Amino acid sequence: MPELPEVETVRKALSNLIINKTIRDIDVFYTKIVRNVSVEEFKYSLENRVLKRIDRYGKYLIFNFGEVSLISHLRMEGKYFIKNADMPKEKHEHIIFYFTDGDTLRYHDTRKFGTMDLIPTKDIYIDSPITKLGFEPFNKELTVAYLQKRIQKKGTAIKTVLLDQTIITGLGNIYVDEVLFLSKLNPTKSANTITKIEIKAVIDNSIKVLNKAIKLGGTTIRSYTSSLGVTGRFQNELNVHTKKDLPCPICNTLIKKIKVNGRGTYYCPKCQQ
DNA sequence: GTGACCACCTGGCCGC
DNA sequence: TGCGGCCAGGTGGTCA
Repeated sequence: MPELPEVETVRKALSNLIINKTIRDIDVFYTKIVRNVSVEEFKYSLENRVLKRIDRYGKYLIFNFGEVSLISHLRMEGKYFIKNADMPKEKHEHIIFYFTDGDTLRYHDTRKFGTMDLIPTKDIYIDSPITKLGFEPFNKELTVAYLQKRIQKKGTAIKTVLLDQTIITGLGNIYVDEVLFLSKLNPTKSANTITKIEIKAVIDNSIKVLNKAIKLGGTTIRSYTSSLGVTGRFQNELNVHTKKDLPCPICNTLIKKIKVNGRGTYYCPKCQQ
């Protein structure tokens, strides 16, 4: 499932391939992916526009077409492929953007969870899905004081809080498990009992884990593989996630798998007490 | 404001 | 072999 590093990998790959291309036509085969406007408006607003650049905030991709931007969330299994227009449509390709040069950008999503919103570019940070998001771990405004203030009334598990994108954006199930392992925090510990030192460790380790994952192209795991021939290598660096019943890399205690708020959660019962 | 739960969706896996 | 049921999980909505 794409988290911040995977989305950044996709952003870089797409930027190298489709910037400055002009959209000639769009086919939408599964209309629910387009959320905030009708399919007709979606097509009308984007056709004949030139893709200026691709940005990212948290797990969202922002395709900037000048006056309007397309905000895309890949959710569980969304992927983009670039193919020639004469290639046949494959199963699970739900939206196809046709460029004037004969290439196409194809949105592929096995589970149809992904979303696209069309937003006036001037409103991206005022009125869009991005508006609600918290700071990315790299943001200097994500301080110990900020995080302490946001979690001091949270009686839920620290893992649940770190998955809340309105507090910190970019961490998903895989990386939260890794961050908590490096921070020696039990994923079920109540967020409002976390000390300042532990909060500092969470922030530092979030930056460390995400930077390393971005450098390695993200994580290729389970059903999710990246598009465009890009395969992440961070799965080789995982300490606990998917390591149930395997020895902890630090103390050799067997890694446990539990559920935290319905999410599969891996941790070392000795290192993360 | 907070927390718990559910829906969305399909492929893979497991047990019968 | 075929079938049914469960699981995976990010986000948004609903309800208490």
